[in-house]
Amino acid sequence: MTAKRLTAKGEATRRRIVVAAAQLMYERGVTEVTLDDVRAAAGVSGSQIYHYFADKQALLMAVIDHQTQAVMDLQAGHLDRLDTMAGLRAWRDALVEHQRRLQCRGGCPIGSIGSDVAEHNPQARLAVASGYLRWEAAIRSGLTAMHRRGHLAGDPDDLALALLTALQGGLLMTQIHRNVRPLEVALDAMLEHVAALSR
Amino acid sequence: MTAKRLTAKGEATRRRIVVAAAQLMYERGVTEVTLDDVRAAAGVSGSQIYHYFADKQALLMAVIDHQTQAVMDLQAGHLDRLDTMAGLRAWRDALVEHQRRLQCRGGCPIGSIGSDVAEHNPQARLAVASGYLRWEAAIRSGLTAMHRRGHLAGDPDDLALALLTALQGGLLMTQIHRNVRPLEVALDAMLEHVAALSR
DNA sequence: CCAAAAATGGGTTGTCCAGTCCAAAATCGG
DNA sequence: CCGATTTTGGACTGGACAACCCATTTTTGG
Repeated sequence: MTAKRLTAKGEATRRRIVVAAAQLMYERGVTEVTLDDVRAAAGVSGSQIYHYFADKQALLMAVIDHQTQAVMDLQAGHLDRLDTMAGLRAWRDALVEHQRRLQCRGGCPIGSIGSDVAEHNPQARLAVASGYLRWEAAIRSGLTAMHRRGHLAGDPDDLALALLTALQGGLLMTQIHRNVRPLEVALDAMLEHVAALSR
Repeated sequence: MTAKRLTAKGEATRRRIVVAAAQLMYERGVTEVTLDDVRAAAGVSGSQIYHYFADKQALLMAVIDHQTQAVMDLQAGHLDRLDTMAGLRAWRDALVEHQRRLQCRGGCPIGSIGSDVAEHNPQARLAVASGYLRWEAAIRSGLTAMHRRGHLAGDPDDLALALLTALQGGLLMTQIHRNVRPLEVALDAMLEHVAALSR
């Protein structure tokens, strides 16, 4: 993929481009960002982007990877504690609080890209799907532990997917309505469902 | 809004343009559709679109209205029967079956537009939000009836929003993964939650 | 210290597309 | 049936943007 050898400086420049592109695409949506916007925001000049990326598609793929990692990093402290109701509720609170801080703008960094590209960019769609699978696996890991311990009836695989799905819906509705209530209500309903299955 | 007087023929042409635009935007995403694509698909020529719409934004607003109505029409048979668990389950089955028929393409006609425009088109975002409110009201109406009858504990307003939100997440995840399982699992979890609160 | 490789700057190009214009044809209202 | 209004056709424009190119500077490795 990256046949080119990169020096430390080159690596840093490449990274600045990806971070700037990710931020802009998150704020404005993939299609509303031009390579010139990215160029300006990253503080690089002219041909720099094409020196590090074959085309806009290659940059987009790097952005998806970067956002997936960013999402995992942001929740790292919570994702490995999803094996108790208390841990699940703390995660829920953190997600809601985060959206509140962002004034309900942007939605999910992965999902908003996914929705933008789903119907005309199969490669990007698959990258987004794979990002979701990582996220889902992290949630499943907590619920599976709960289940093994005998603290959870019901299929932890289904519950993990249902939780992530409700979260995605909550982020979308919250973004559209500019109000955290859909996210709160959807997560609370799903957590009550989990609680009803736990002992 | 539409100050212009339209003859029957003009009305028909206007409608062909909106329908064609809605279909294309659903298949490819709002930003991937050019006015020339719409022109060709609607079988109209040159200045026609600008004769009936001030600009692309005005056409988009008409498309959002049209899609909201189409979503409501498509579910009309189910939405007024959401006052029993059987009715809710029939609705769930119809939604899943519909996605299966579409091979999980396109997602939600309203939500996919919403996600595309949320961060850079406040007017369109508000129109989408208002479409969601209509949809939510229809669901709420069923659950409220159930509640009044004493067949449902828990807040019907919250449950309606949670259901619609889970549905939106399910449609998004199903679109990205090209698989109906997320939609099934999310709706089933939410319906089990409702069932647990009903008697 | 020196060649080779990598990084940078900025100009250029070809295409696509939203929006405009004007004139011709069809339709309507009286 | 006739003047007014609406509908249609198609050409044109101006700007934006992805992608390309080449010359210059900086960095690397031996």
